Amino acid sequence: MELRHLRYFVAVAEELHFGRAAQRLGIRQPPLSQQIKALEADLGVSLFDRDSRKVRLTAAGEALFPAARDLLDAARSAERATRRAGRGEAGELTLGFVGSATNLLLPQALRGFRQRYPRITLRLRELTTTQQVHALKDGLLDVGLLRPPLLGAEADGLHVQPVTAERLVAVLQDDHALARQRLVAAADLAEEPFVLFPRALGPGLHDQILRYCAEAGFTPVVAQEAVQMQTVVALVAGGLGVSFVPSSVARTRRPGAVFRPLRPQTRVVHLAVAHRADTTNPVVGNFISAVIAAG
Amino acid sequence: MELRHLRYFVAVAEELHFGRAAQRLGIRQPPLSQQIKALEADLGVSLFDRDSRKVRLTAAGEALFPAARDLLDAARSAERATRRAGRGEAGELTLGFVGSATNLLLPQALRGFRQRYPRITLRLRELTTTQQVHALKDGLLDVGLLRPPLLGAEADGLHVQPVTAERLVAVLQDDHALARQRLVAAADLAEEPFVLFPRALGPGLHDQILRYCAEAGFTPVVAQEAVQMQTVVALVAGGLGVSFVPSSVARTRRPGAVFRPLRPQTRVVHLAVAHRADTTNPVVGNFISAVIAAG
DNA sequence: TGGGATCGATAGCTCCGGCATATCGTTGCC
DNA sequence: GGCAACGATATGCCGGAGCTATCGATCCCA
Repeated sequence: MELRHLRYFVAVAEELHFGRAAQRLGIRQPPLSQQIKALEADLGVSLFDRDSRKVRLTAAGEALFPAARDLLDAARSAERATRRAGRGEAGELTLGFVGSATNLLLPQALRGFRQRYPRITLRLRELTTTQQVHALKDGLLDVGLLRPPLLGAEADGLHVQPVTAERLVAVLQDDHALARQRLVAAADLAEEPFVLFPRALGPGLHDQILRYCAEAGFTPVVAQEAVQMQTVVALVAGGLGVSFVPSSVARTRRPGAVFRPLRPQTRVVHLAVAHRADTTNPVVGNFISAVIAAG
Repeated sequence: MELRHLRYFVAVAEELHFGRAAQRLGIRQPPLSQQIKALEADLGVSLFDRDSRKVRLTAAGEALFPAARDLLDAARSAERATRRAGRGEAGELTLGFVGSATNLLLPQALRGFRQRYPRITLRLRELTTTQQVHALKDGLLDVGLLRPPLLGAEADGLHVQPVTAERLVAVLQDDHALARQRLVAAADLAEEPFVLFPRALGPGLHDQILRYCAEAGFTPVVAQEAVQMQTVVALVAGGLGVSFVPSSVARTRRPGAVFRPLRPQTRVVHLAVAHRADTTNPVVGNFISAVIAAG
């Protein structure tokens, strides 16, 4: 049995007239009669009672009719769904993101994407940069929003594309002596205890910070570690030390902490979208476009 | 798109290996590759990522895979259901029956039929013989259990087949003078008021009763009409008259009424199964076999 | 590092079958 | 009784589904 047989059968069952059904199908009447006959032979059942005057469904035909319609409908909708999936308009996307992307980039990107592609089911996972790198390579994640740079082998097999660019700023307790200055000189922080995220969470950015300190002539003493940028700020506000965070983190004000531009300026730090270089999932491309539009 | 494409697609998606999938399908690998390619072209979407080393589903392929399986399952079950319907093992049957068939024949026939053909949905309608004749001709009924004979034009286009044979017996109030006799002579009832069903409900049987009375030398005076045989017996028990009923009615004893064989014996009366002569519904034949087995 | 093995794609051929036209046989109707 | 309507049948053509042979790429291993 093929869908052709069902298409022909449904046409005849609806018209109850071979000639008109054939016309509707864009074929001639004899091949239609043949195909119906072939279907009947295949099923071992006669589907129509027909004499030269009228055509009627048999009991078996009555049984097949609704089932055949449903099958054809289901086939059509499967086709549509597949095409949509092929255009990246339907399906699923598992997205990783670092906590600091939730300030601005992630909500804007999600808003744009959901509006344009409402049929995509999004699964969101807050993960560190390092976790995202592994999850991307393991196929657990389709796209990651992370903090480059990725070190050496980390980037193998991944496409990483920067989306935002910002500088690091200093975070100080609000009653800190340096908080009265408009800018903070990095060298002035040499003796301060630091609050920083563990290197393992994002070695690229971590190294970049240490390098910056080194250029300012000191090695920061990490008094306290924290995973989230928000936590870093909270700990600074609590008097546990000072820190550097991307300037976008300063957008969410927190009592007890102040943000100050650094002198010299740090190199720009990015948020980037990453995905496997060998992905063919068109949803990935569509999502990345949305992120770039939001960035 | 044809079911063939889906069958091939599912095989490849399950095996993730064109060679093995082709083997499972009983064809060679090149035509399988061709058909998959044709399906992809038809859908305008690529379904597999494949190099000469490994085969993977694309996002579109992931979308199609479960839908294709479901479609193939649905097609198989539609085939089975159609074949069953063709053998009269599935579908619906609308059955008419006269009240007096419920004594013995109907329950036995239903038990046997439901056991053998559990997938048939039965719709039961208690109707008089005349109503069944019309409903059969109008296609509202597939089969009728009725009381022949059918008069002249009534039988046109119908097949009627007797199932049971019995004699009429007299029904008397239990304190009736004649109730003390083992047999009742018809002529002795000449002056009695009769309880009978209206002629319109079953003219054949009605005429047969009147003819029997005429042969016994009288014309019964109908003092009371009743539609159901059970009601006839109840009215007789209530003292409204005497009557004749098929002997099977005597199986359900009713206080106040007694049943006595008649002399001379009446001609046999039947319960019969009737259906349109032009029906092709195999369920009808199966049901009739069950009725005959029960009769 | 090169040769063999594996695997999907391609080329070229065959043949079945789906569709075409022409015609038949039956039935209902004026 | 002749015509019109309709499905079935006869016959031929052509596309395409499947075959064999082969290619090209990749992986493995000595």
